Amino acid sequence: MSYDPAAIEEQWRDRWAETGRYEADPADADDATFVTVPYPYPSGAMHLGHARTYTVPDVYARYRRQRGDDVLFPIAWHVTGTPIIGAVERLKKREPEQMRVLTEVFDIPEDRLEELETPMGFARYFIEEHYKSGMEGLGLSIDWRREFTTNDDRYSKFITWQYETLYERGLLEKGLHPVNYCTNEQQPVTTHDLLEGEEAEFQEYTLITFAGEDAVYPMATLRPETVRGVTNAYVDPEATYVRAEVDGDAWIVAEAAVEKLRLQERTVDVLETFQGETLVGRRLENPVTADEFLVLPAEFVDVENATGVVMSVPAHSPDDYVALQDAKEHADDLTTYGIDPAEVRAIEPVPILDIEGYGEIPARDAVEEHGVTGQGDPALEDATQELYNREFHEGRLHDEYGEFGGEIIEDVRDDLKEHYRERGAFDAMYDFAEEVICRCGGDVEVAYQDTWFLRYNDEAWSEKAHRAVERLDAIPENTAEQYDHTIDWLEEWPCIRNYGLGTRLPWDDEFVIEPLSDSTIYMAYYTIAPGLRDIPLDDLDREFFDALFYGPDAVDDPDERALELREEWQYWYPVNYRCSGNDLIANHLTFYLYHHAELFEEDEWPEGITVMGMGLLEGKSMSSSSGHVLMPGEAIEEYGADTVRFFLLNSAEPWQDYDWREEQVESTHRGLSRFWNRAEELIEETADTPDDRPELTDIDRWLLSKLQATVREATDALDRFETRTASQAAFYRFEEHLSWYRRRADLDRPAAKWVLRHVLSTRLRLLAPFVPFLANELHERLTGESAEDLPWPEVEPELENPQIETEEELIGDLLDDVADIVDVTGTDPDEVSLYVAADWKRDVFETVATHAVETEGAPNAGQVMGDVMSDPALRERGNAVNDLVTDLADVVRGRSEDDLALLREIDERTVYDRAAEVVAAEYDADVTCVDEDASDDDKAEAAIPFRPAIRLA
RNA sequence: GCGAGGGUGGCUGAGCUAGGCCAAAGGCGGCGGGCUUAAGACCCGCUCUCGAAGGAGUUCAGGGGUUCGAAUCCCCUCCCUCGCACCA
Repeated sequence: MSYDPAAIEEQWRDRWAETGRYEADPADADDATFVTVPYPYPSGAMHLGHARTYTVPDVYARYRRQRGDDVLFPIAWHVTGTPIIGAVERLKKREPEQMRVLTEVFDIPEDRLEELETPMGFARYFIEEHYKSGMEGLGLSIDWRREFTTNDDRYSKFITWQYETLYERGLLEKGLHPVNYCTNEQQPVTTHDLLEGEEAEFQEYTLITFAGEDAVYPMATLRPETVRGVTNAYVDPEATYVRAEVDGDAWIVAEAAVEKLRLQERTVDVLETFQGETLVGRRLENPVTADEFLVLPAEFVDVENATGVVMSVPAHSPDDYVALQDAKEHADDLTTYGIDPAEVRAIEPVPILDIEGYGEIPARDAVEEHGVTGQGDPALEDATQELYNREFHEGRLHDEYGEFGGEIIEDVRDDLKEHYRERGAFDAMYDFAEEVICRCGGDVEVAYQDTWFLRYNDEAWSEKAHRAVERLDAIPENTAEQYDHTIDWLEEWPCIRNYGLGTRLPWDDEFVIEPLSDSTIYMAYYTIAPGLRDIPLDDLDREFFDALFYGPDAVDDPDERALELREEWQYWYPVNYRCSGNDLIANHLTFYLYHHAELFEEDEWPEGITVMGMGLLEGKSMSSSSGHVLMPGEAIEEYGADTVRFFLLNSAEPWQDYDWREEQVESTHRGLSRFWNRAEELIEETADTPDDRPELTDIDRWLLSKLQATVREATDALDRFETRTASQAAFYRFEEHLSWYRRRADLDRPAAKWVLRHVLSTRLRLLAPFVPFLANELHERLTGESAEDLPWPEVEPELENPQIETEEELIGDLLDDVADIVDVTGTDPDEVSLYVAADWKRDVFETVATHAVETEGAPNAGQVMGDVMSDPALRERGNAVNDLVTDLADVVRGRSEDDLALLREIDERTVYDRAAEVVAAEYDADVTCVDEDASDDDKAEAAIPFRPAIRLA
C-alpha cells in the first residue's frame, strides 16, 4: 500500500485521544519537563503562520518523552481585551469587510453567525472550529484537560491575587496618560478601532508661550531648541480663533484647539471668538530673547493641528524659509492688514545652530540643494526631512544658549525643553500629525486619562529581571542581550483598559487588566487548572493563593487544598522552555521574566526561552484580512500532517523565518512518500530476519558507524531546539549514507537485512518527534511497538568505527578520480589498473605525518625535506622525493593527530583491493590492483600514499 | 537615529561562533539518459570557466588588513529585513 497520510493519521489521532496519551500528571520521578507556548488569541482563525509556534515545542515535548521525562505541554485561550469585542461589534453591524473575512476567508456557515454575536461565543467558535481542530490535526501532544480562557472566573481570581500582590509591593502606580480618545463615543479607543490614521502616532509638542498684549500665543513645535530663531508667526486669517482662559491664563488659540486642550485636562473658558485676520499684524514677544515679531497671515496654517498658531524659523525650516520668501514677495498685499511691507521685507532668518556642510542659513542651502521651486513642491519634504535629521544629530547650538551652547541638539533637546518649561516659557500639548477617525465616524483626539502603570523602570525590579536573564537559556544565544536591552529601556507600562474582557483591577473595578499584563505568570495556572475546578470560587482568595505559591508558613491557617495544589505546581515548575515569537521579546517575554523574578523564588524562574521567526506564504507575510493565508486544515488535507510538520520544522531553524512555497512543500511530501515506500518494502521483504545480529562485513560496520554519528548529531541538535539540523541529519543526510551503502553492499545478505532493519528502527525513533504519524505507524509495523513508546536512541560507542569510515572515504576518492578521468577523456575503460604507492613513499609519509603532528597540522616543507634527505636511499631519488613531500604535505595539512593516526593504520592494499571490485562492477571492466614496484607501467610512478595511480585502457 | 539580524553560484539555502578536507551540502529550476503507449511520478548523471588523465583558472555585496593560507577573523563602505511601546 502506498503512502496514504489521511488514513494513518486519522487512526493515530483517535488512538491518542482515546488513551489520553499526552495527559501528564505528577509522578515520583524527578524528571518533569514543562514546555509552553503563548496561548492563542482566538479573534480569528488559526492560520499556518501560527502553526510552527505550536509545532516546535511539540517536537521538544515528544523528544523529552522519549528521553523518559514526564512532559507537560498544555494550551489555553487568551481572550482578554478589546479585539474580540471589536470583532463582534463589527459583525453585529454586518460591516462588509468583516463579513467578507468571516464568511469567505474563514468560511463560517451562515447559520452559525448568530452564535458569534457574543464575545465568548465568538471566541468559542474559533477555539473549537479552528484552533483545537488545527492543533489536533497537526498531532500536537497537548494535555487537553488543562485548557481554560482568561475570562474564566477562577483565572480572574488568580490574576487578582497577582495584582494585589504587586500592588502591595508598590509596583503599580496611578497617573495621567495620553491615549487615543474618540470624541463621539467618549471613550478611549485602540488602533483596531480606527478607520483612518491607524498608523498615526500622537506626538508631544512643545508649546512656546509667546506673549502678546492681551494674552499669550502658544505655538507648537517639535524642535523647541529653535526658539531663538523665530522671526514671525502665522495664522489663518479665514479661520476662527478664540481668546480663552486656560488654567487661569489668557491664551489665543484656534477654536479647534479648545476641545483638545480640555481633553488634556486643561480648564478652558472661551472669552471671545473672532476671525484669524484680527490677529494679523499684532506684535508678540519671544519669551526667551524678548525680541518682538509680527503675526502674518498664511493659508497653509492648519488650525486642526495643535494650537493653530504657527511659529516661523526660516533659518532652519525649509518650509518656513520658502514661506518667508513668498511673504516678502507679496508684502505689498499686507497693507490691507495695516502691515508696513518694508517691515516684512526686513525680516531675515536668524540662525541658532551650526552644522557642517551647510552655510549660515542651512534652510536656504537645503532648499537650493533640493531645487525646491515653491511651497507645494514635493522636494520640500525631502529637504525638510534631511535637514531636520542632520541638525538633530550634528547641529551645535550657538553660544547664546548659555549652558547648552556648543552642544549637539540630540544630547540637549530634552534638558533644554525642561529648562525653559521650569521658567514658564514653554508648555506642552499632544496631538496627531494627521487626521484620525474612529470606526464609529467620530473624531479621535489625544486625551489624558487616569491609568495604572506597572513600574518596569523600578530599579530593584529591573535588577531582578536582569538576574533572570542571566540564568536563562536564551535560544538563540544572542537574544539574551535583547532582553537586557529591553529591561533597560522599558519605562512604565499602562496595564489597564477602560473596557474589554478579562479581570477587573481589584481595587479599582472600573478598569480591566490588559492582555499583556494578565499573561505574565499564567503558565503556573496550567499546573493547577484541573484542581481548581473542584474548589468553590469564593474560597480562591488571597490567602489561598499565598498558601499555594508561598507555602504553609506564608499564612496563618493554610488551606489544605491549596497545599495539595502547591505540590502539583512545584512538580512542574519552573517552565523549562517557553517557545514564542521573536517579536514578543520587547514586551511579553520580558514581562514574563519581570513577573516571575518578582513573584517567585529563583528556582521557579524561567529556565529557557526559544524565540521563533515568522512564517511567509510564497514569500509574503500571511494576513487573514487580505486573504493571503493558508489554514492548517487545508494544508493537512492536501499533504497530510506529517508533511506540514516536516516542512515547518525542516525548512528553517525555529528562529529563522520560513517560507511556505508550494513547490518546496511538494518536494517534502515526495521525500516522505519515498521514505514510506522504501520502509514498507523493507519491512515486508525482511519480515523473517532473525533479531540476532549476524556476522557483519566492513560496509555494514560502516553504515552502523554513520548511524552513531547521526544519533549524536540529532540529539545534540534537539537539545538546542535546532529542529532543522536534527531532522536534516536523521532524514536527508542519512539517505546519502544509505545510497552509498546500496552502492557498496550486497543487500541480499542476512547481515544487510538485519542492518537495514536496525537502521530503520533507529531512524524512526529519531524522526518520531517530527513526523509522529508516519514514524509510529512504520515502527509498529516493523517491530510491533510504536516509536514513541520506545526510548530515544543512544549512541553505541562500540559501533563507532572511524577506521572504516576513513577507508570508505579513500574508496570514494578513488571512485571520484576514476570517474573524473573517464569523464575528461570520454573513454569507457575495459581495463583499469590501480597502482598502490611503494613502501618508500609510505616511509616519507610517516616522516611528513610526524612533522604534521608536531606542528599541529602545518608542516614546514623545508624541515621535512631535511629529515627525509638524511636517508641516503631517499636522497638518491632526488626530485621525485621533493615532489612527493609537497604532495603529502597537502594530504596531511589540517588533519588532527587522531586523523593522522587513522591514516597510518591503514593498509592500502586491502583497501584498494576492495575498491577494485567496486570499480570492476561499475564500469564492467577488468580491474587489477598491484604495487607500484611490481609494475613496469610508467604510470605507476604517479602513485602517492592514499592516492593510487590509475591507468585506463 | 537606536537596537537586532542579514548580504553565498539561475532561485532557495547550508557553511561562517573552533580559518585549510570549499568550486562551496541539500532542495527547486534547467539539461541529458533510463522507465513508460504517453504525461506525471520514480531512478541515474550533468549544471562557474577551460581542459582528450585524475588538472588549472576565477568566485562567496564592495574595499582594505591579519595569515603560509579566509566565504570563514579584524576594519571601513554600500545595501536589505525586523523591532522602537500602550497594538495583540
